[in-house]
Amino acid sequence: MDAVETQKTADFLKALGEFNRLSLVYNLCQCESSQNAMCLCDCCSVDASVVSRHLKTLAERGIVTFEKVGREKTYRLNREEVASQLRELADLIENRDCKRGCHDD
Amino acid sequence: MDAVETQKTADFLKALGEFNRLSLVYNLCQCESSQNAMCLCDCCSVDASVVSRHLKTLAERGIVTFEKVGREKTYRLNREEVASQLRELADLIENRDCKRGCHDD
DNA sequence: GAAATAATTGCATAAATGTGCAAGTATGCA
DNA sequence: TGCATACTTGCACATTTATGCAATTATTTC
Repeated sequence: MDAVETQKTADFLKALGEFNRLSLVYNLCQCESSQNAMCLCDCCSVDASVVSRHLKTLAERGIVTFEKVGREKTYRLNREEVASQLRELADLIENRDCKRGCHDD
Repeated sequence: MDAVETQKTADFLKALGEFNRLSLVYNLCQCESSQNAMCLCDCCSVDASVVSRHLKTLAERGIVTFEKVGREKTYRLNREEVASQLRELADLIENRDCKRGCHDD
């Protein structure tokens, strides 16, 4: 496993691994349409600036996508991409064929 | 989504979302048998005490399991459990049926 | 143009986190 | 009994991170 790839995966998981960010993801998960940031504020009891920063983090990791509509910015969850990244990791972890030079017998 | 459950999931993802810990997981992933901590040290260029702490974190989140054999402690990856937690999250994220009172039309 | 709304950014701050080193504990072995 | 090995723990430290508030930018509306 390449170090760059490992770091990328770690960053992706770290982005999801924070309470308020995961709450935002869950919230977006329950919406069919894009939601603006103010609407998303409702799900966390933090300042709007904090939500703004968390959404930026999620966007940087490809977890959400945004679109600017007038003065609003609407976000949607990248369902397929996130799900497939998680499944890829799950498959890797379950796969016993990728053995290397461990201290196995 | 219950806050306690959300926090648990976030903690799980955060445990995986750190470079050295993820490296340890990948390393264990490639081993059929349990590996002791010293062997696992090889995969990260950090002090043994750091590896010890990371393994403790992973164990606390149920990602690895350990067994004490003499003065050694051997670790194995909880493949099925970790994989199924990741898949559960993937399913949740892809599932559009769980809509709530968003600002959807 | 002025006021209102949506969102971002700068700054300060507190807390969490990762790390190394040195010392400590526990076990095995000669 | 004494020494080596395997691991953990205490401490210090630097960095990152999450947060709130105030100010700023951008856009809409009156």
